[in-house]
Amino acid sequence: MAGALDRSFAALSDPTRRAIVSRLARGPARVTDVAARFPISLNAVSKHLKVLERAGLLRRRRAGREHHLELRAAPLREIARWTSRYERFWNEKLDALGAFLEEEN
Amino acid sequence: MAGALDRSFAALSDPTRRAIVSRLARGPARVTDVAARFPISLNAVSKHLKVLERAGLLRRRRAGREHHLELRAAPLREIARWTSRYERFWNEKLDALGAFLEEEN
DNA sequence: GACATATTCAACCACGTGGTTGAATATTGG
DNA sequence: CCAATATTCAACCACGTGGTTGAATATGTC
Repeated sequence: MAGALDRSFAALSDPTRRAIVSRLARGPARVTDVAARFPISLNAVSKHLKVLERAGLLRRRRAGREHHLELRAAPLREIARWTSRYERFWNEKLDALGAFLEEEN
Repeated sequence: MAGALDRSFAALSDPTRRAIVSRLARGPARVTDVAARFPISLNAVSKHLKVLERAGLLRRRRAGREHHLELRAAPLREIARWTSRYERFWNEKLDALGAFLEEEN
C-alpha cells in the first residue's frame, strides 16, 4: 500500500511526466504523438512513459505497431486523498502555535 | 514554478518522509524525537528532513542545540490543486470496465 | 522480399538518493 | 574545563533516473 503511493509521487515529480499526464488528459495518443511535444529524444519519452505506466498513471493498448496511451487517474485520486489529510494545515490559520493547539489526530 | 512542485512530489515519494509529515502534523518536534520512530540512523533522518525542508514542507527553528521542526503545508495545497485538475478523470471519464476493476484495490 | 515506421532494448554517463559509519561542531550542565 | 547531548558534515556504496546514441524488433506498405 505504500509502494503505490511511492511510485505515483515519484512519477509526478518530473515536469516532463506531468506534462505527459496533461497531454493525455486531452485524449489518447501514441508514443510518437506525445514525444512530438518535447525537445528530448523519443527514447527519453519512452522511458518516461514506462515510469508513468509502472505507477499506474497510464494504460497502454498495442494496436499493431502503435501503442495507444490513455490516462488512468486512479493514482491521482489516492494522492489527493493522502494530501487532503493535511488540508486543515494549509488554511493559513496555523503557524506553529495554532497547529499545536488544534491538533487532535 | 515547476521546480517547487518537482521538489514537493519528490519529497513525498518516500514513505519515511510521508511518515515524518504525518508525525509533524501532530505538533512540532526535534530531530531526535522524529528519529526515534524509525529504525534507521539519526543521520538518515537528518537527510530526510533536509529534503523536506528544501521542498518547503517543514520549517526549522534553531533553539540552542535543538532544532524545532514544524510542518508547513503550503506545498501540499499546491499538490492538491494540481491533482484536482484531473478529478473528472477519476469520477466519470474512465472507461467502464477498467475503471470498475481498478476501483477497489 | 525490401523498405519505412513505431517502439523498445542495451549500454553508457552524470547525478541525486537512501542508507551506512565516523568525525566535527554547538550547546548545555556539572 | 570537561563530559554529555543534539545535530550536521564527509565519505562511501548501491541503485534508480534522465538523458544520450546505436541497434534490435514488429508491423505496415510497396
